[in-house]
Amino acid sequence: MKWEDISEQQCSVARSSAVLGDRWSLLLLSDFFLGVRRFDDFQQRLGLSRTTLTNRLKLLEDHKVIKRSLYQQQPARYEYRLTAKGRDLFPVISALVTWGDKYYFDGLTPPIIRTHNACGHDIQPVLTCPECHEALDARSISARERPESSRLPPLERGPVNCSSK
Amino acid sequence: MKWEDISEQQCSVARSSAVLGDRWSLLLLSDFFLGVRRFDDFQQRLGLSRTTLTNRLKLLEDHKVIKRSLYQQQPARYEYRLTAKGRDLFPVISALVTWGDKYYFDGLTPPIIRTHNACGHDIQPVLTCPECHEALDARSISARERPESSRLPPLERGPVNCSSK
DNA sequence: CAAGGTTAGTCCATAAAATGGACTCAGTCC
DNA sequence: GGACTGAGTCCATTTTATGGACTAACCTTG
Repeated sequence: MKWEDISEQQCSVARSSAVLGDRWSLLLLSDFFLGVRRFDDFQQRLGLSRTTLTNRLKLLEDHKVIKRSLYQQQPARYEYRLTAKGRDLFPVISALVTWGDKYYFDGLTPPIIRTHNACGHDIQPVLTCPECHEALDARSISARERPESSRLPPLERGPVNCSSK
Repeated sequence: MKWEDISEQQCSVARSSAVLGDRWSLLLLSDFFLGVRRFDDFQQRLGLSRTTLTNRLKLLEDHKVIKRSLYQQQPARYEYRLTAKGRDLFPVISALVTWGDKYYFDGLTPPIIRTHNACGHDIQPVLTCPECHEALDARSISARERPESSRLPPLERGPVNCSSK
């Protein structure tokens, strides 16, 4: 299966992976949430090749996660900004930061500080149940694919017949 | 910068990306949270090549996100299970599922249902502030790198001198 | 008891993607 | 006029992924 074909698949997680599932997109988004906007800043902060950065930004733009906006004319200069769809990735990146800081913080590199503007506290956001407001983890949730909404056999995602092209 | 070098970087998000930042890891983890455990099940559900699946599972195992456990002898057969570290990725995958279902649900493929065992409701977990319990989004949080914990100039992550090998 | 099935892989040649370094282009600063 | 800035492009090389065939050890069915 080719990489771009994944985005044409049915499964919404698969399609999300087409945007986020590569070496750099998660890092790029993390930088976006820290306020980075410009090509050279991304390139220097992350140390990826300019070619790859161009491709990656193009992909994120194609998926409407970010948009280019003119910040100067003559010569035309663009910076990249998150769209509403991109900002909706905040929970994903936030959860990734929390996990990374828990398991990979080396005591040297500054972890990311998140301040809740409304109450002023430095926090690590937590996942909660919108009904009963309890904090959640993997064991307090049962996840399954909704079987009645399609004719696919339960637990079948991706291509049903994987031998098809 | 070579791919595996990223995992030796300082930044914890970069190191997380070394585990999650590829075409398949997010999908694999999503399946893990749905209860998939076996090689052939992953291969058929996701449609990735057996070679890539082997490599991916090996990587996740190396990073102690999953572990192999014997479920039958003669012949020895292993299944893959999340470790505690792997289960801690639940917020990441959960947020990704929520985002994917919001932007990519096609009305056909079953989205993932998550039931909160304690209260019995089908929910989409929400990110909240542990201090004031408000729901959070990108705009209610200010994210920055903690400058005082290192000598790196602010907003420098990744390699400080990117021209180094 | 032989044929076929199951499970978890490996092997290999080909295809796709990432890399890094040099180069471009338009304009600005001194 | 020369160096610098910002946002890229170009290209040859290296790294990864792909898919199809194959293996090994058992088990099941007729």
